[in-house]
Amino acid sequence: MHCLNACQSVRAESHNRIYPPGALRHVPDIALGRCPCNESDCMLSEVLTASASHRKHSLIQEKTYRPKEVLFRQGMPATHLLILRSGYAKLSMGLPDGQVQGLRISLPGQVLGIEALSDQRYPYTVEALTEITVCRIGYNDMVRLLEQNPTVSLKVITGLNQTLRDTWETICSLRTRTATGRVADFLLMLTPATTTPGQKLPLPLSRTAIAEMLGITLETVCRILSRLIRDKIIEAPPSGGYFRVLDRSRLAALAGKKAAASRLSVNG
Amino acid sequence: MHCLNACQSVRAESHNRIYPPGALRHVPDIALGRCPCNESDCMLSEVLTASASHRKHSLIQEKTYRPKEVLFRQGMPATHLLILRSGYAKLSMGLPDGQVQGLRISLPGQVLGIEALSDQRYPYTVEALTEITVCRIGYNDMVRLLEQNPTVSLKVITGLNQTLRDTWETICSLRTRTATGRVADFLLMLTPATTTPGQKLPLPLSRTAIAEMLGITLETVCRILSRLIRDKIIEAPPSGGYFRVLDRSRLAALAGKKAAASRLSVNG
DNA sequence: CGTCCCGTTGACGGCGCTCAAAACAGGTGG
DNA sequence: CCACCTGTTTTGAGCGCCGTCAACGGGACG
Repeated sequence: MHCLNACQSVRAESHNRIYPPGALRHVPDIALGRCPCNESDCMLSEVLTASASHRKHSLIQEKTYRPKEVLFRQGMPATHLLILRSGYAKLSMGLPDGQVQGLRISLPGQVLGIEALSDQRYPYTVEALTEITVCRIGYNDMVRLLEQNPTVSLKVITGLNQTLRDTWETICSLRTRTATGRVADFLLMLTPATTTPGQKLPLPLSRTAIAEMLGITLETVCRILSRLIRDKIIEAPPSGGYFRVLDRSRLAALAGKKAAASRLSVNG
Repeated sequence: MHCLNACQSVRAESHNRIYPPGALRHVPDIALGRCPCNESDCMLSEVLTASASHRKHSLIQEKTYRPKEVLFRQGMPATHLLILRSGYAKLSMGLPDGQVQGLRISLPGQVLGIEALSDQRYPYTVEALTEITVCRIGYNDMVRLLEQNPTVSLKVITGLNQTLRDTWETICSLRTRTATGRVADFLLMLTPATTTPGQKLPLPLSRTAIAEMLGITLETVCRILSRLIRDKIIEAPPSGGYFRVLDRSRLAALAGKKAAASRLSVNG
């Protein structure tokens, strides 16, 4: 039910430019026991290089998804662990009362589904926002690798720690930022440092989806975006699927501005 | 600067009763290569049983802290990893602008400092709320154990996953609950299921500390507690260091009541 | 052309933050 | 014992942000 009809234009445009350097050089051929992504920071690549001698065929497959496609759904038995290689994905949780809570936008290089190692069920739903490519490894294979290869475990632990830190940052953001600050911060997150002013950037989320991610209402998102546009800080046509940052410094100022000094700082 | 002078009375009272069963049977003697806690769910215990043959002396020490003592401080180089055996500890982060954000109250059985495995610095500050006992293992020893013993790695990963899930729940709570709901939920978290109505429960936090934990202001905490007391739902004298739940069902109703249906549920 | 969905804008109200003041407890020195 | 000071807690008044309700415009589609 999400409005992601903007994705065509996103793909037709230059959405590749916004990915971190290196994230997009995906190697199409799947070597024996090698992760196809061939990235130095890819933990699977490292794992399988080490244990390839035991294997006849690669444990890892590359797979692509189209926009709006669901990689896996919350509550489903965990079958695979994924690493996002290119594109955007949206992580969300459904609450018992039917509400949907966005967790975060996943960027290339991040691991999806590792949290299912504990109870063998995915704790959240992952949905493709753009066209995306992932590396996939079977859940059971991954457990075996973890048991056999402590180096991977350390990498996984490091990755989880990073996720945890990001999540704490989200919490701090929720507590200290106003709705305007959250929107500004969200737009900046989608704006890589190497962006020229006014450059067209993909925004493959509907207003409703943005609202879910930021924990505010649809109307508030609209009002804030309208004000940002009126103030010539950004440009973002409705359902255009993209946006431009016209005045990055003012946007950053809004994102940095905390809400409600909250008087807790007195005992710092 | 925290007001934790209430802790004397807490210790003098019966604060032991609120701990989960089993958490308090700490074995005072430190066997060679055994975790003194001797708990079946203690990952260190299991680790060292497995690798004890290599060791001449125990890697694990028991240590106690007094209320208000700091176990470690955010930004400090990571030297030890701790497991809380008894008592309450408060995890908090300092923000760049001087504000303090409470992360969570740590209960017995939880691991403290595992997140430092990545960048070798503690990402948060841990402060004892009550008198507490912990199991301690050196950071370098822990890394070595992780490298040698995949079973521990899996346990650590499982633990991190649990922490992550709890953190997500915190996020959902922040987005969906009103201030009253947060306070009610907080009090229920400190109320074990095996509690008789009106039983005295330790509340080793000042109003300011509660406000930090819940991301609301001191005054709001006061107003909400006053109303709960006026409505005969709880009892909580100022700086008494304890509270009583008089009407658990009404408290649970307040905690469960979500704020602002937020209209996002329409697309669930 | 009607329907549906998304996006936009306005009006209104409530929750909670801010500012302010006062009650209360604990400690210290006279 | 009392005065005094410091820090915590409580309560009140005001108001700004944001959620709610409502109406409207526009594009997609049958």
